Amino acid sequence: MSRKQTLADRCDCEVIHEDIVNQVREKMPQEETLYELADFFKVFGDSTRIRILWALDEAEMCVCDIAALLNMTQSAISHQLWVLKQAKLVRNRKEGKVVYYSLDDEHVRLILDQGLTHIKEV
Amino acid sequence: MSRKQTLADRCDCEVIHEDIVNQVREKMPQEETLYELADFFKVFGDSTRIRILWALDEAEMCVCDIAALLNMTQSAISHQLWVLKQAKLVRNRKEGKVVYYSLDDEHVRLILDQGLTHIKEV
DNA sequence: ATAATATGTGAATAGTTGCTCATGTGTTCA
DNA sequence: TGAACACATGAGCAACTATTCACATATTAT
Repeated sequence: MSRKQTLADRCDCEVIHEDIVNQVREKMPQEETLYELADFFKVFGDSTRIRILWALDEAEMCVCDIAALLNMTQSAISHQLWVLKQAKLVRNRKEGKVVYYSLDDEHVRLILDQGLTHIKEV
Repeated sequence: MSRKQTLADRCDCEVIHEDIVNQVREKMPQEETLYELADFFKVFGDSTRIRILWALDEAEMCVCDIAALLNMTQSAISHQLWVLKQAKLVRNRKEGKVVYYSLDDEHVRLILDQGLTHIKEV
């Protein structure tokens, strides 16, 4: 019975550095925040959405244009634009039948660039 | 027959701004790069991995400690650490039976912080 | 050598997700 | 009014993924 009872029973090995674990636990952001953070990055974790973001960083475009540019169906693009809008990464304006999308966040480019920096270094 | 033949046939609507589409297409990075970028961000798109990265930013830790900290099995953590290592985000060193993990990239914190900035603004 | 411990790993599974297909909504134009 | 067009959206499916489970490997201690 050497198991530390203060820690959950789901780990099947001992806690080696309890002091460090407790110290780090105090500094961790709250669970909710970390989940939101993961959800935010999940949006960048798809090549279609990455391409859309990259394209919109170059110019405002309508759904048809994006579909043609990326060689995909309008429906697929529309679904992804919905995801991007939920994440507050793009905004849209309607002009007659046509809906124009553009970036809605100034650090989208910064985030993409930092990702690029990483994969280029490796 | 007004459809532009220069563009793929998978889009079920017309191209409205052909000049802009062509212009943006020229500026887009190559496909390969965009896929790598998506794969890179995919790693951040999971709350377990986000929590591991956050923890390792505070202190170097062994697998057991991380499992205890996050209240998960050692096996689950080990699998995720493998993913993080593939992405060159963590490195490890062995000391006897114990394997210590730490961050292997100085912009991990930057990327996390920018994600945080975004979700806080919204 | 044997037991105990820390970690790695393959297979299986449950949950998630991106796309397609069909259809609906809203707008323009004849 | 109705046809044509741009876009949105729900259901369904195939592909992917995170976790669990069982077990393998490696190191230490007795």
